[in-house]
Amino acid sequence: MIKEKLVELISATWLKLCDGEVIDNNFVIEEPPKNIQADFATNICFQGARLIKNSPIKIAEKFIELINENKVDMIEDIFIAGPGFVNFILKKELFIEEALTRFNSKNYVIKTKNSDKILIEFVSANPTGPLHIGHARGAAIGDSLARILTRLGHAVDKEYYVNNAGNQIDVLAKTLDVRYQQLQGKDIELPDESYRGKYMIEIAEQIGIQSGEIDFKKIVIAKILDLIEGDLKKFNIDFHNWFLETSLIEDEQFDFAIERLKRSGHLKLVDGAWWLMAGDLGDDDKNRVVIRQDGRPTYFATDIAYHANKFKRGYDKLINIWGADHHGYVARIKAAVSYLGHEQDDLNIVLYNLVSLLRNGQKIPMSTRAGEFISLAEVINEVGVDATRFFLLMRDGNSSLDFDLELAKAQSSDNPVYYVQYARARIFSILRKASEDGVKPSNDDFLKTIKEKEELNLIKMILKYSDIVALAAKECSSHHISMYLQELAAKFHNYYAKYKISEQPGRLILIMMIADIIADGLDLLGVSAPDRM
RNA sequence: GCGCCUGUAGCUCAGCUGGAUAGAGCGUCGGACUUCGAAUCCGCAGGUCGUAGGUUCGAAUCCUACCAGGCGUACCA
Repeated sequence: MIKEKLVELISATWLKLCDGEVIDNNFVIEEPPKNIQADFATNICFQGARLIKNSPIKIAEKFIELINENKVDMIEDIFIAGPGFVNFILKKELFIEEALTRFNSKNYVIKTKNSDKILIEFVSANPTGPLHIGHARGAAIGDSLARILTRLGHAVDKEYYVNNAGNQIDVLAKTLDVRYQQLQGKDIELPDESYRGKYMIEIAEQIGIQSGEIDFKKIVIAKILDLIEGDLKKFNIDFHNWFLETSLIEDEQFDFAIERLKRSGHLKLVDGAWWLMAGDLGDDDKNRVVIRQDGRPTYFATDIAYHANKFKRGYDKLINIWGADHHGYVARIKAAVSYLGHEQDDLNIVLYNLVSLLRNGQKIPMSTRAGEFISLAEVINEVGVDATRFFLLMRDGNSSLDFDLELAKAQSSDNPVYYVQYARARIFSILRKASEDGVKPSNDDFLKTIKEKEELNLIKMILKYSDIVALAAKECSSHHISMYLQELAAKFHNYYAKYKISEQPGRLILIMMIADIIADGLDLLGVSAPDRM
């Protein structure tokens, strides 16, 4: 709100200065560097120097003159610094009042204007075994993004796409078949192509003695999905919908999408197979097979149908969270979506790089097929949900991540997640103490007595939270939030060390705001916020 | 070969659509608890932002080439 007013003021002043030469909001308002004492700075005079031929400094001088003439009441001081930045110091009451408004309404995040219905699809691991740490990164990113978008006012559904058709599932069913027969005492070996993890034996044990035909495929998918769903629940994640690949065929969604593509002229029969001609149009590196010569659809074909179906269900925007090893797939699915008549930008594919699980710096080899891996459930047991989630969300998804179990455990006492949680627990402790001493929080005192530099910095930080959440949504990356929370916690700890809080009713309001925001931010990451630790 | 991602302090990483003296955490070293929780705080040290050019008032950020690592380039899923 404060920033918006400032934008208006700057735009209006610019119009006067250059006599109507529109600058088209092509300037920024930002925080000045630490050595400069000001609330905001703008680079408008640099941008303006391009339009009207004059030096930035000269323009800045005139700019300030104009503002001073009009006696704008929100401004305490205004000055030039560096090669032509205009710096603003605003009346501190503006910040204090704004913070109190948000505190009283418990609305620390300004909602976005559009309320798009969004479908976010993530994890979608093939149901061939338990989840591991790599899936967990996608899970944490997707779930957190869903929470963020919801907070901003969107209607968000979370979906898991289940690949319950295809080769892998046949191999899986065969593995279960053999394991079952082995349990019955038969002396047969697993085929080379098998899933060797011990969870397959456990599933076989659960079948028990049955007469007649056993549908191993049906059993194995159901059991493994149970396993996956259970692991995700432990990880604090649930889905609105589990979408079965096979339902596309059953519900004729598949035929619908393929027909539509054929009609669009982008699907052509060449050498007995149907190809998506995206390569010829420059939308992809090459054309891709959708229906094989033998008439069987490729994975790509069902995926096209799946995306067509998502839009058909009424979602305005689709978000997919994919491992970066699938990046080569992005162009073709986007091409397909556009040939189906949708905007490419309505499908947003967020990629995250893969996670290496380490122990004492040694890489742990992972292979679902060979049954050698540490499952997500084991990681959670060892490290804890909060630390695991925070760790996975601490950095930008673009870079690969080393997750060292020993490090995560060894660090547990000064792990960033506990640092943030502790700040909030500490606040509750102060509030308890104040309550015992009969000191009550007071809005009035907050308005009147808050004046220290550290307090004003904290208040600005509180107001900034809304921007951070919006940024995280825009860039589809929660790491901005975890970074912000660490900084907020640090500022609070520093403030605590310097000032006595519990005896001042105004300060109690300030720390309650901080506690609110820490709880809100941690919730967006899917991390708990205990009152005591 | 072509395409995508990554390269910033000893280590792990931030750095928003180009901005003013590039920042945290961990680690090293040195300080602070008879006080609202020391799971904390304060301080010192640590950098040719992979390399070389280019664009401009201004580049870690944009462009080009190169170097290094990862991933992808199936009628697999």
